[in-house]
Amino acid sequence: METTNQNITHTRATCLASVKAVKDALYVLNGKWKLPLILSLSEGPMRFKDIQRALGEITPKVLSNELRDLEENEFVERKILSTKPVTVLYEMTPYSRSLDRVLEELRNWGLQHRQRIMRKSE
Amino acid sequence: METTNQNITHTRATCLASVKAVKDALYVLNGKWKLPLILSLSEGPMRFKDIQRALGEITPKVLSNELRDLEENEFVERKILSTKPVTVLYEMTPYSRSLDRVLEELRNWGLQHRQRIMRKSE
DNA sequence: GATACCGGTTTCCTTTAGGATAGTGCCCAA
DNA sequence: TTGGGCACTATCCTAAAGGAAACCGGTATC
Repeated sequence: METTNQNITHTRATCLASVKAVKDALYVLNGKWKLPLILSLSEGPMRFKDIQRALGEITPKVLSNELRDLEENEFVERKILSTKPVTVLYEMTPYSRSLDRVLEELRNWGLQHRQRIMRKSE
Repeated sequence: METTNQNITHTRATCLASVKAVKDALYVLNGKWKLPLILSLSEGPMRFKDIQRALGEITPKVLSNELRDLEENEFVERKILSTKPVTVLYEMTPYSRSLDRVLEELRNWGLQHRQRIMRKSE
């Protein structure tokens, strides 16, 4: 059947494109910390130590690396305020706002996944 | 101000919970291949070699490991059909359907991210 | 009988992520 | 002046992720 074949071809092609898109996304968002870090900035700018606390035991070296990486990819902006002792603030860029929906879905999924795991372990 | 403090506290707390939820999610979905693999099964069951082709040069060892892992976490079911030569099919479970929205958002983001990168490299 | 595809496994290896620990320069408060 | 917080950097190290290559038994095809 022509229709069926076309449909199969169509879904095959779009499926491959989708797989590629997800791989593209993961390429920049990989690792344990990037998404949680971006999320933690979504309520407003934060300082280094505060991010560290919010993420729960990330070492300063790793955090520093992640921040640098995110800065290079324009997800995060580093701002230095000339206060009494200088204050360094990390802030989301408009571009990282484009991740809001991804983070929202991931958060929701994480919440229900934890519940499922809890239920199973009883 | 009390209201302000309460608001801050509230968003702090929910923010921490959200960070935790995202970390929970990433804990099971980590790595280069799991999400693309689940996505590639979303159009229907696939055989080992077909998945391999769909993901674009994943080695059989790695694919085998990922499938085993996803099976243990109940994202994927392995079905053996007793055809002339046996056919092995990998299929999404109902539970992995709960990732549909996450995958959809990640795919959309990946698509627009690629466009952005393309635009910038011109 | 040779070749090829399927569904993997085995072995070996390199790279990377990520953590532990220590230390730096600066400022402030007691 | 001693102790502590901030914002990091530097060094070292391990474990895990992931890839390359070879191989395996079974079946089908030419």
